[in-house]
Amino acid sequence: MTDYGDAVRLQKELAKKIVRSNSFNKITSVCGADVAYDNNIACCSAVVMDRAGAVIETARSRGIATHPYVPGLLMLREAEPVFRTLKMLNNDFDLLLVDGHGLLHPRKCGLACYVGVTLDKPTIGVAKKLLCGIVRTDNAVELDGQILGHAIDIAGKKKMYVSVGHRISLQTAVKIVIELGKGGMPEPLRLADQDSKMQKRGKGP
DNA sequence: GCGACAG
DNA sequence: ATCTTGTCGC
Repeated sequence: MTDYGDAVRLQKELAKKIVRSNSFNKITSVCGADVAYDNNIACCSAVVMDRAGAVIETARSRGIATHPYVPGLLMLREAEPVFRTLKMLNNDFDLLLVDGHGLLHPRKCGLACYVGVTLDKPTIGVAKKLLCGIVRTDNAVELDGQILGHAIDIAGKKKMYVSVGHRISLQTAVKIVIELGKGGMPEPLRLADQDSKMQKRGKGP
């Protein structure tokens, strides 16, 4: 799975395996993962929190970025750093939040789907920008005749886009993201984003 | 052909 | 994502 064609083929196959309905018992802990870059060194952080908003654990890892960023193939660049970091956690989690799209993707297989189906964990994709699809007046995001995402207004004139990664319904995903983000990005992701950028700087003056 | 394009 | 200071506004 090294070239563009193979990756695109893999995405089309994985798209068929994505479970778009709730497939879990309880969600007690939520993990957010994000990656920052120090030139071509991927600095990833994962933060596990409980439903009350307390941080349970934070894990970090660094590694050379193996793939460049190509629209539609973010999974090739960020999935490995995320897997590597999640393995370092001592605590398990019930839901994973990923910085990037899930089903709201040209081939219905964004980073959140790839990570979610690979780990077989309930996963939600949360992106800050739209990659594809049209935002309707009711904030539902339509793509190829289906509602595959939902826009949520956040501080300022900005929005965040939620879509299914795996084993959760779009409706539930939206509800949880709003619940976890006090008016902005959900806390686990906000902290993971902050921490990843922190470990990137932790090597300068 | 032209423009758009998660992080 | 990342490069980057001051500045306008609540």
